[in-house]
Amino acid sequence: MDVRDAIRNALSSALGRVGVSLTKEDVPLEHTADFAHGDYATGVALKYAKGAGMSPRELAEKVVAGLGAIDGVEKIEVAGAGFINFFLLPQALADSIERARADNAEEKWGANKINGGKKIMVEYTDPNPFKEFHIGHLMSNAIGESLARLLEFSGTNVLRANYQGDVGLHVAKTIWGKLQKTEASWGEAYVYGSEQYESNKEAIGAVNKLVYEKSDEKINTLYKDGRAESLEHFETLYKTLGTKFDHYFFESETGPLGVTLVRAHPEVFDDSEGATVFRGEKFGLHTRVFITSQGLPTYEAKDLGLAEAKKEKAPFDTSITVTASEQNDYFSVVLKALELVHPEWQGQFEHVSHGMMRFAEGKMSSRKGNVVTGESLLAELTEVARSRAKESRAEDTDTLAEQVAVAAVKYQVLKQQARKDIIFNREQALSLEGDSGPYLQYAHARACAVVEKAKAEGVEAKVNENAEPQELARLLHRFPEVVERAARERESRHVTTYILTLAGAFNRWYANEQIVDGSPEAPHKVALTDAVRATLKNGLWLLGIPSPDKM
RNA sequence: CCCCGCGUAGCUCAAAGGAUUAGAGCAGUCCCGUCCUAAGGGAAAGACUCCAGGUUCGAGUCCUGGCGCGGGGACCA
Repeated sequence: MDVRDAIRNALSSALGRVGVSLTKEDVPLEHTADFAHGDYATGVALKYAKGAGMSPRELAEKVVAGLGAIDGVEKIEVAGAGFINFFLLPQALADSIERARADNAEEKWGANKINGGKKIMVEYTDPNPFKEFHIGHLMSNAIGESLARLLEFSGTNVLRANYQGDVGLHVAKTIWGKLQKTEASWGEAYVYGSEQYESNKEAIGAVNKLVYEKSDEKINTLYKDGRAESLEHFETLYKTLGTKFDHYFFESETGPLGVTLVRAHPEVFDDSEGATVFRGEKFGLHTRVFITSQGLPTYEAKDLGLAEAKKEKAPFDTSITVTASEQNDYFSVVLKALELVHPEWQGQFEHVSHGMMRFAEGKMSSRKGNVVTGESLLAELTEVARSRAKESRAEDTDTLAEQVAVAAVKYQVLKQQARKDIIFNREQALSLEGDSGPYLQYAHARACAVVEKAKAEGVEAKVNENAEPQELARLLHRFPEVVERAARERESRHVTTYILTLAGAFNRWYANEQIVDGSPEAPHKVALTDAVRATLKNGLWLLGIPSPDKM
């Protein structure tokens, strides 16, 4: 049992003895904001003082008196208005340092078992062939990949899935555009087709139908080429971003499945003006079209088909779809319809949404052509990073520049609450300093360098069990708990915020302290540095950010 | 008109209902020219946490009502 559980246990029983009944899980115990207040603190005494008929401090004293000795805890004090603070023993902190340093593939430092043994499919990124991979997809990828890793760190078998819209109106617009302007790139063809859509609805609608029916040779060829080119291109981006998908799904396959499914459930769907719709109002939602009056599946029907395709391809306990929040209401409707046609899968499909990438001036839209594409941003960042990388110790400066660029982008996305929109700020996106991904990478590389130097000078890392508790060690101890919380809440930012704090503490310490200094404390300091290195490494991994050893 | 989300330094974000000073970074001012990596460290400055009520021992955080911004609301995704 770890220290935190031991404290919770002790508190629960001590509280019981003074008439406050709280289960171990319900005992509020938090990390202190200030180490002067110890490592853990609880405000239970303040909360239950009134009911217990005594002052908060009085109750706190009574609780403390009933706590007895707790494994790993050195000191317990009542402070302030009635807070109970817990200070960890140097040995408990030393233990965390050892565990961090012992990090290995079987026993990852910071991992937990809260989702032990589950199989979860995570669907994210979802770019559309024929359209640009824009920064919204970059955002979805960063969030989805990190979620996948967080789940893996909590004992889950994760299946990464990517669902791509290779049929639909956007494809028709692009192909129509390409037919008009053969010289245009696919992106340009899409913009042109979109611009001209209002005045050429019928012609583009006809192309749409032809794409679905695969009956026109010329369109088929164009379609095949454009699709293949897009997909191939996306793969290079996934590689750069550090994502490897296990399963790919396409709307061209889910469409027919969806149509069949909708047609098979007339009790769920209604006919309306020639289209097949789902009356969401019955469930406090809104009506949506599943099959158009032309007989084509909309995204709604395709998503039902996708559920079946997923089930078909790989059994799982839960399937999570990651998208931007603009699809929230849409998903409520689709998931309700899915529940009605496949009641046996109830609760197995979840929608996790994140905010949208926005410009200060407003929404970006590929239809308007004012998108920042994922690759142009990455390319721009890589350029900025390249000049710096040239002065670095890295052998391969091109790779380093790319790794730094990925870190910069992902960090910006993952440092904030997922549900909030991101205001895209070019200057900040291109910044490699301060509160940024490269800052974390740099701290990691620095720690690696120190450990290397110690090795070269024959200084062996050794934890001093009795070392005075210091900020770094106390922070390290929190890592597994932070990861657990992040996994539980599905919020990567907890990890981001934490490793930023850790990196900051390390950099400050580094600036003021010669680590490999030949003193008797050197072995302990090297061990501490090595533990920081391992923690930053795993923390960055959880964010999907590469952690080069040299910069 | 209805539904959902968000309003915290000039800007981008933190803050588990908790502890005199609501934390970072960027931008602007100033200091440290390297000793294990300066993509670093430090100093000063910058906030009636959108407004008005309420709940609570305690509210940036919860509730109610406004205001502002974003998203969604039948054949786009």
